[in-house]
Amino acid sequence: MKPLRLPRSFYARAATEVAPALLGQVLVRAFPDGTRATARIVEVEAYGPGDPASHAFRGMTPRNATMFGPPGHVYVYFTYGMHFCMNAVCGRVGEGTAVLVRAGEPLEGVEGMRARRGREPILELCSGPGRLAQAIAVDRSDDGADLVDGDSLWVERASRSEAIGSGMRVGVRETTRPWRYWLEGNPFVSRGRPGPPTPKARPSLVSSVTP
DNA sequence: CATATGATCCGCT
DNA sequence: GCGGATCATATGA
Repeated sequence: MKPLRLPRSFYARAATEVAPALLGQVLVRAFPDGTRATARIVEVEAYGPGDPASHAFRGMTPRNATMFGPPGHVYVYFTYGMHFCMNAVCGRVGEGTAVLVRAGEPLEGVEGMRARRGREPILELCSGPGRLAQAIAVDRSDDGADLVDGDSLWVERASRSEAIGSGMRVGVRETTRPWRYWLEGNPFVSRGRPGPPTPKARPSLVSSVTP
């Protein structure tokens, strides 16, 4: 395994631990021709066991089977008839817990991202789960890919200076789990949808997290 | 089979 | 800000 790459043990924890720890790390998409598209992770959401908002809540189905597999793999799902969203499987086998990668700050391969997205503004390339997936060319064929031993998708360790904010997850009505995490003040964080309980209330601050 | 339901994005106002 | 686009999946008839 490459030295910069996050190891299996990083993912083999509760999604609520993995999620904030992923902020600031670099998501790498490696293409067969040797080029790369990379983005710094700036926003994530945790989906835990016993969590009604989680795809895994009602048990395993063919669609969400990857979520119940080993940690460190990618769970990709298709939604709203047009968007793919990318998750990192966490916890232990059979647990069904993951972190949704919601937004990134484009680093390498920005022109390719623009081409795939059909949009110019760098702020609109990866600011949203569907946008991010499209920008780095993640789709159904990546479901199950191994972030630790695979050769197409992984996460590299990087330093982070910003504070971490947390609040309600986007599109989740339940208000007892503030499991959306972002880099405070980072302009690439998605606006998200103004959910019913608007996170107007001061977002809580998470003390620094290290794996 | 038929239908309800989204962890959303975009264009237009 | 609003609403349309657009379809896989799960569930119930």
